[in-house]
Amino acid sequence: METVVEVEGNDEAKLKECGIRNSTSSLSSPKQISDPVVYKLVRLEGDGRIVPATDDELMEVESLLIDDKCQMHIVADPGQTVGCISNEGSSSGIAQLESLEGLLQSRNKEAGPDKLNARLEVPDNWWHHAVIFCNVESQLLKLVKSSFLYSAFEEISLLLMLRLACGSPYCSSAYLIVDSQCCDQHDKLLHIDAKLQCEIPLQETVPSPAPSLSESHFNQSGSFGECSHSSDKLVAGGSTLSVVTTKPDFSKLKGEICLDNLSIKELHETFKATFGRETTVKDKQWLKRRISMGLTNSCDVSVTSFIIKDNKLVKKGNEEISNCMDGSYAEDPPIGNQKDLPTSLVSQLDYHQVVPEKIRLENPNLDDNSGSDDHQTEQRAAKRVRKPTKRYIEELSEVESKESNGRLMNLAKNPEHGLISLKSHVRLVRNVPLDGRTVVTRLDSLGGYGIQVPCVSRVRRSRPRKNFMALLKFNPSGMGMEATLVKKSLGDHSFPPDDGKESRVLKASSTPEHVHHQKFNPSAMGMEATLVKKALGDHSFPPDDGKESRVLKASSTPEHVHHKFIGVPEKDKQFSVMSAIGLGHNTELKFINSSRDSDDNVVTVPTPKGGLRRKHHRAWTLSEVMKLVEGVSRYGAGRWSEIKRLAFASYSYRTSVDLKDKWRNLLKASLAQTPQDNGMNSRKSTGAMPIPAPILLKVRELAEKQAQVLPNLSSTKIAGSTRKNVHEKQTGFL
DNA sequence: GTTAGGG
DNA sequence: CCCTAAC
Repeated sequence: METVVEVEGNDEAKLKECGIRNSTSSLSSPKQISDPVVYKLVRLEGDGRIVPATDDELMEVESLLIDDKCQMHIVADPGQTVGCISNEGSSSGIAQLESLEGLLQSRNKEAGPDKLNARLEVPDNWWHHAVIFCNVESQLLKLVKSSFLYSAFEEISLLLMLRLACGSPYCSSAYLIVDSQCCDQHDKLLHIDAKLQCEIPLQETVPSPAPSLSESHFNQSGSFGECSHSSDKLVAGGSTLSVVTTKPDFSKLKGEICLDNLSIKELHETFKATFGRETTVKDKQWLKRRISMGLTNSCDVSVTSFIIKDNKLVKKGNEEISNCMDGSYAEDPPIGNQKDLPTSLVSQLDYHQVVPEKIRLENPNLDDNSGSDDHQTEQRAAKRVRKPTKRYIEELSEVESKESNGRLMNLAKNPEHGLISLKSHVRLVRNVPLDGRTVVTRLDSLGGYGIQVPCVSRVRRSRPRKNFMALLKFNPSGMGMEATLVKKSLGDHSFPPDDGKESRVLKASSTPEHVHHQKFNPSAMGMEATLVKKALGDHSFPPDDGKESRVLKASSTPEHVHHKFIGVPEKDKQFSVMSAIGLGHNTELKFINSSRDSDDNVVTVPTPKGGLRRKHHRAWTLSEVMKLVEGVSRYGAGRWSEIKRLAFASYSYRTSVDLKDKWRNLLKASLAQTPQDNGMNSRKSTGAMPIPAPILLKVRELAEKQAQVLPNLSSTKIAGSTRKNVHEKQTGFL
């Protein structure tokens, strides 16, 4: 079966159809290909035309590639000119692609400058993703277009990048073939007839310096011929595109897996087993989501006896209770349904983001889990419910906005879902209320470009972060001056008074997220802000009205890197990209410790390894631990401030939170250890002081005691009175 | 301001 | 240890 899909046209449905059809059928494939996802870099014009991405955009992708430490190949027909992405620049690539090891077949070698039809043969048993740069009325948007279910764009390994051109030197586009969740079982090939209109040299393809691509597989030659040659060698040398990926190994997923209980490391393993490749993502939530999605969508799973339920991968046989789950994830639907309700495959978390309202309305049963969730509340009564953090929401909404754009594309292209023209959709994009969440947009003026950013996700409502320093974790070599300046400013201005409340001023986190939503404190950070502003090209820095500059996002997540710095002038973009890369590689700036170092707890520690984590860590002594245990036994776990005041009065450096944390750790330790030996806590040689078993035992006892007492609601009164007593005692002391 | 929990 | 939502 051959399905021709036009990128330009109403292809979404087709793609989706194909994907689904083939995940449920078992068509044999002409070729075995392990890299099932195709990324295409195009720009969507306001009138709906799709034009190839510019070099600038490509560059971002390249930086992404670097960041992801992925290998990159350029493959081209020897006879054709090949755009070479090299250290020198990604520029002038006019590439016409002939073949790619049977993966791609360019059918229109002779295509005129107006049109290029590149026929791609790719396995259709895959998830389709497309990255689209969308330029709508000078509003540069980025879309992640997911034509098949949810697209978790972040974690993909880019394997391949091809550049196509249509004869015009101003025209090029990129096809990225990325390895992703490969369902290699039936590699039926799908033909994509990608019609690219290359007519308008919208932007001059100015040769632009590209970030170093030392890892990639091409030479730095300047001439096309050489490039072509080298890349040709690549192909001829038989280095097919398999490369990075290993196959998913579901044999590692034996029995029942509850993702919620897994550590990051375990999640990583599961991830690997699921997707056949490693990930470096540390975000548990993401990993869980990803894995469960991967599993849910994976034909490997669907053909095996596993199903996904409630964050668990369980054997079908074991699974009888079907409806009374806590409902984090939708059940794997009957196969037959898939075509009609593709989204039912999606985890519920994402379901609301993906499924158009209409579909949901028409299929209310899909909403089972979110509707009457009495059992949910039951389960949650035990623990305090934490709503997702703002950061999470923000990031989610960011992804969502991308998704929504993709969805809208779908809508526009799919007569079933919407009849409005693409154009109007694109224009409305973020003003469409999605699932009750109104996504508003505002137009930021960045670098002279209009960039539409979702307000809702960018506003930081609480106090501005103080860890702006993270912003300066730039490549030291490149950013020496800024670093120095900041240093200076730290020393001279000796930091904002800061209500005197916050003693730990130097909050520089190693986690990208922190940088991510950075906002400058206008009063204190004037200098730095100026600097960055300057670095950004002095282009109308957004007023410090509580909205932040989105340009300053920095993250090691490829996606983030990718989505950054659009609209930043070339020179600065270069810088920005470099910065991002620097971040991604844990380039760290050696901070000098704040001058307050001595007086209190403000110490920043450039950690030997991963990065820059300032901790004023004070190891817990045994006596402290004992005191804590005693305090807990006396006042009860949870009364941390009491314990702090009464038992730790002299330990000024131990906050109640510290106590709480320590107790938590003790608890963990005690639970982890007791089943086994009773010797000295046989933990790994963490360097941490081993906690004597007796203490752990006591911890355990206390914990059990607490556990027995607390669930009883009637005890709250007792607890209340005790607290009162404590308070009285306390006042007596004072 | 404290506490619970996630990271 | 840090952060932040919930209380």
